[in-house]
Amino acid sequence: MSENTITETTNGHDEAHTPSSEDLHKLELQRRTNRDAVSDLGLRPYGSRTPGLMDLIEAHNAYDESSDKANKESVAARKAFKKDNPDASEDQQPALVDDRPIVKVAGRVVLARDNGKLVWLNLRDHSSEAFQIAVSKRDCDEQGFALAKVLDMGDIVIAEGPLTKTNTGEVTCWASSLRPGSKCLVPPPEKHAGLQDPETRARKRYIDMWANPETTRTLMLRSRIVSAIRRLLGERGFVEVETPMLQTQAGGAAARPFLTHLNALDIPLSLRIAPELYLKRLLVGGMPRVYEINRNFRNEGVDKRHNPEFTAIELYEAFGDVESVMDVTEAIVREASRVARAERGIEGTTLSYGDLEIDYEQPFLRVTYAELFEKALGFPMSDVGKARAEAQKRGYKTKNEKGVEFDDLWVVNELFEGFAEKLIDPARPTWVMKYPAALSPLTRPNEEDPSFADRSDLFIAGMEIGPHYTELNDPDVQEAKFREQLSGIDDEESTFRTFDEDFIEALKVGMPPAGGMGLGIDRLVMLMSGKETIREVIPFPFVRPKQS
RNA sequence: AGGGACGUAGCUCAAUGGUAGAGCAUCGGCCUUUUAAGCCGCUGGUUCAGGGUUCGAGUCCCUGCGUCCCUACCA
Repeated sequence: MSENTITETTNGHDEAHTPSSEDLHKLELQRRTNRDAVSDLGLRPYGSRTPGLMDLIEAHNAYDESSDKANKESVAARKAFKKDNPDASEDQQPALVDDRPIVKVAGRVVLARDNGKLVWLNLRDHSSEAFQIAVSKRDCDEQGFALAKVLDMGDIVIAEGPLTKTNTGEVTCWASSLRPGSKCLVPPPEKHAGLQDPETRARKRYIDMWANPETTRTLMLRSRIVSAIRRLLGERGFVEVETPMLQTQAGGAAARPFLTHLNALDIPLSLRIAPELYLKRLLVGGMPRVYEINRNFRNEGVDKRHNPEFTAIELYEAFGDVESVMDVTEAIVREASRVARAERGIEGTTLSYGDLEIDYEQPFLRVTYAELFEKALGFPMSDVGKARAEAQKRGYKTKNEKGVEFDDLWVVNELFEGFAEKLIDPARPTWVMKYPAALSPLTRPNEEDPSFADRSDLFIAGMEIGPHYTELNDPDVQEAKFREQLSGIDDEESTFRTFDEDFIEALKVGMPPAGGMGLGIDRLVMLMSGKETIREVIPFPFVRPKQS
């Protein structure tokens, strides 16, 4: 008896814990009946520890042509002998040859074809969409065959047996035993169309994952990409750190934070919107190259490219600059694309995204903010009067409700985002370099022209993937920029924008010159997996809670 | 926040304002090389909720709830 066999005559279910039948859908009731049938066979419907399992793909690859042939020939020879010598005894027959590899596998039943005394099952696991098991009355043990007759789609089973090829050439585990892995009491989605409803897909990801194998593949690709990034950064001497998620002041970005409260000290706290100011403190302390891959929380809009919590990598390199961290990012994106191509079995050097074919092996294009602006608008961005007129002509606001004129560069940037960004070829990863200094409060101004900052943003497929900076490490300049930012903001904004004095204090201690960057992991995985919504690449994206 | 589309069986989807349907799944029967197995038979619905118009509403109107898309917002 295997460890999956029970000897006591209980079905293992306390009647008191069984929901009243009136509450349940008839399809679930039927499945509960089928679960009882499993118990009645003396088997545990919910399985138990099972050593020695192979992934389905491993089992498939373990097939051995010559041993299968030898076995089939010996079976045929015995059959022929028996036909010619009907009265011969067992031991006079030709020997049965069977060196076929035996595999032990587990998976969820996604298709089943019951031919009477032969039941075909297709199992699915993380490695394979469908691996065939044959459960025959002749060759499988009695309990296993009986189990095959009472299975429901979606059940998890464990099969063991030799590998053979069917008449149509499909590698199949010809089960000698079949045992329950787990019962699925919930009616599964349609077996071909899968689960389509986007709401259910997000809410019940555990169903989506097995009904739509692509979902699992995407989430596994995400994991492999993140691992590859860690490996690459480790090789380059970067150390991974963790900095506070709960912050007394949510700094390092301009976004509304989520607010919470620390009871022990009776003080308000924010969930972080970025780790930047803490990572820089680590540079002050003497860590040479640091990064963090972790969650940020922003209390802003939710749409196909924004989730309230999202994963970003932030990275800082002491004695580097914007160029050195751009190199790191190009290496990361290129490596991620290689992982994605390998994982998805894609030949060549491109990955598709919508209609685009994006080549990540070529060096990324480089343009400056000013060049792109002039190309799009037809006049240099230094001509702020013209910019203001142009903005008004194109219907942009140039002053606030109280009639106060917006800053020149704010107007320039509106035009840039409205027109210049559209000139970037979405199929070519592109660096936009040298942003206006006024837009980048944490960036060091360019040495030759301080009206520009040494900041570059990476654009791919029309998405802003992440900013890169030569970090500002002069505490006085930093303090002045903070104060400048805080002036001229309205009351609502001032409730969540605060002045981080300790950060200035840290800079006073002395931060080495440094390059820094931030990169959205979710958006990177969207590009690498070809998914056009952020929900596809997050295991459990935010969904509105169900009303009871 | 504004605009648009949608909500029908467990799932995927149909149904000029005129008897709510199909496929798959389920349930019963047959079948030892099937693979979207096949064959025979059965079952399955408060058409998101609540109002209204009408002889008659899944369909038209209103309100609410929910989802998706576009726009806006969002270093």
